[in-house]
Amino acid sequence: MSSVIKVLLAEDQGMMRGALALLLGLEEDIEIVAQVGDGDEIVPQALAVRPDIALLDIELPGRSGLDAAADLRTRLPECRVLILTTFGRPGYLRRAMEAGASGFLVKDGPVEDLAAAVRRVLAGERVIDPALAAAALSAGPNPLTQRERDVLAAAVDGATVADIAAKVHLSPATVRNYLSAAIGKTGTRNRMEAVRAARQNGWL
Amino acid sequence: MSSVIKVLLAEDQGMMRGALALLLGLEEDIEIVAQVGDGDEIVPQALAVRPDIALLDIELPGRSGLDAAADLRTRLPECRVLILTTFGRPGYLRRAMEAGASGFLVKDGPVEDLAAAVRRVLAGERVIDPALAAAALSAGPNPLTQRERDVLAAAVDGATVADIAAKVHLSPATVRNYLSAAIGKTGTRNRMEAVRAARQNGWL
DNA sequence: GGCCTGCTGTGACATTTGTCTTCCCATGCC
DNA sequence: GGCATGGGAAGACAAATGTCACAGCAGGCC
Repeated sequence: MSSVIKVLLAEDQGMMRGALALLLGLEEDIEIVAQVGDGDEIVPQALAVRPDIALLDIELPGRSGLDAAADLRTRLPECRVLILTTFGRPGYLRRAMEAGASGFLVKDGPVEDLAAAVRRVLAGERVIDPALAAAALSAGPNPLTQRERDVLAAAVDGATVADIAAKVHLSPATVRNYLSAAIGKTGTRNRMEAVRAARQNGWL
Repeated sequence: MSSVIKVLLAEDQGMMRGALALLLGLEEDIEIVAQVGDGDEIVPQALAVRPDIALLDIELPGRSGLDAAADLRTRLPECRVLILTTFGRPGYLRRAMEAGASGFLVKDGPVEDLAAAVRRVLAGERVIDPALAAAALSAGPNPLTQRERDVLAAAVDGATVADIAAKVHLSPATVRNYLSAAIGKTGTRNRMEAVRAARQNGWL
């Protein structure tokens, strides 16, 4: 391995971002060429600096890291994507794979894993926690339809049926139907539990 | 300053904990003498290694970092406490001060702040983000009574009135009364919004 | 063409939730 | 003693929520 690995790092928490950048910078074969704290900056920055690998958090201000990953796949196909997230949710992993990510790492693990994962991804490997992969397979695909997700997502902060109806441009009666369907499919008793369950599985 | 600053680090996210430990370890005058990922281990570890300062996250498995801080105040008074948290919630800051913390840092800021804050706390200063202090003062104290907090906390995951009543050993009618009071005091429209608001302010 | 699925909408119904008023009882304060 | 305060509880009522059955319409599949 002769040349240095160029890394783009997207992470919203300043202290985490700075710490990871410093740590990876200590490795001789790794160089951080861009740091962003907002999902909307990922693609423009990547196009500007052309990194070998993008290290993306999922939950960011602006666009989600998963959306950005899908975009990078088409706009900068030579750039690998390694998702780095707090939550090892089955649905997240599934969506990451569909978005063309080469790896999926949870922030719970030891720091040493990170540089190792970067190198393995660059070597062409797929890096995925085996336990998480098993969970994603056993959990099955997302049972919620697009509309059900929309409505449930609009219900997160305690919005009333009328609020949700206005937000998604549907009749209040229809909103209640979708909520009822989502509650049924998630096996829960009310929308609050349904939201919890959907979040837990990475279905939103 | 002749001797080295001994630091105990409590943080649940493995990667964050490792990264912070490595970073602080790079400073010549700082040594990490203990790392814990569980709130229940803070006090025992502190008593064992007797650090000069404890760097505590608030939201941990086991005991909250705030509870541990209050305990350290009495069990190991010579140990300063610096709270390091994701969420700059007014209620958290207030409770941290009441628990005898010497500083309150949010994880959003740059990493350089951390070592600086540690040194300043050890020098006897109080380290608090001025904007956050202002917010905490303007927000006023927690308006919720103990019971209202209990009931609201039991309502977080979509529990029904009956569930909550069973959990806190109250009559369902009383639970509804408290929920109504909490909704009124938070200026919200339903329990879901009330829970959000209370969380936001660090009142739970 | 038939069949299924998904999206949108209604109306009716039972249940849950939120609000208000009232009550009892203990505590503490003057 | 007199009196406010706060926790706990009940009942009554209106509003919101969850369920169900049904219906029209589009698209995809065999």
